[in-house]
Amino acid sequence: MGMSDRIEAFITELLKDDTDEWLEIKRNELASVFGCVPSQINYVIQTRFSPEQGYMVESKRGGGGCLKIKKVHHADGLVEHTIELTGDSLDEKTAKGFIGNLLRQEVIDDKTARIIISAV
Amino acid sequence: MGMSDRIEAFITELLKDDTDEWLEIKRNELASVFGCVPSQINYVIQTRFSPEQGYMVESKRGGGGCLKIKKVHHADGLVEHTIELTGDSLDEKTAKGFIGNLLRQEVIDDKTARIIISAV
DNA sequence: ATAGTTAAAGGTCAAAGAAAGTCAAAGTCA
DNA sequence: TGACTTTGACTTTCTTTGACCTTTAACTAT
Repeated sequence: MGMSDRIEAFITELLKDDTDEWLEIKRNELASVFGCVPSQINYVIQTRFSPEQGYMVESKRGGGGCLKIKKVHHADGLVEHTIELTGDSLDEKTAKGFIGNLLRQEVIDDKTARIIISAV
Repeated sequence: MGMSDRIEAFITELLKDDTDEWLEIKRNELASVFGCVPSQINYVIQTRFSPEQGYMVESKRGGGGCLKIKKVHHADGLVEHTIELTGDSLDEKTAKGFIGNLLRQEVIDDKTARIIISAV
């Protein structure tokens, strides 16, 4: 079992306790606990805790920054469904509709929604 | 949790009591309570109590000056609703209409309205 | 009272510091 | 050999700090 697998197992374990809450971890701390470089934590998250695998991840940089992970039990595949509905492009109004939808179902939070909207 | 987060939490707590009233705080006092420089209070306000996040802030300088913060409860998603109505573009007249609306419902204050109008 | 002065607020801005993110090269392992 | 991992230099974002600026209430001298 490699480094990444052990880190994954560790995080999974932590997530078991924090049922339904955001698990907060410090990237640098975790890295030094496992004796690896910080960016390896990103690798683990990208490969094992992606949305496809049912996780939401948020993060904040700068002083006091951290990573937040949450297991999401979305009332079945709303995100996937949304992605499917979305072809290669969509107009602003439709996009806002979708975002509003995801927001209402709490698949994404308020802040995320605002970020997406401004990106759109 | 960093300094700014703690200051934010503190203010949020105070705001809970002062329902619907202006919360008055002394910038320097608050700064010394938390052991930080005064300008950090401005940082917290700019980043956590902006109009976008649903707050109004006013201040007065000079002797006996202070900061005043108020949570604004916009009568349900008026801003969101406005955004929805707004497509990719809108003409000046319509824009003014919307702004007048938000102003009347006290979602934004007079000064803000004037700023937006001049920006438009 | 009135004008002028002082000191007590709050405001601005940019630099320094603290996390996390990115990306590509190098390493491993089946 | 090809996919998955590990590393680390460099980037971006958020926070903290401090020097300097502006505004205005309070005070003072006439």
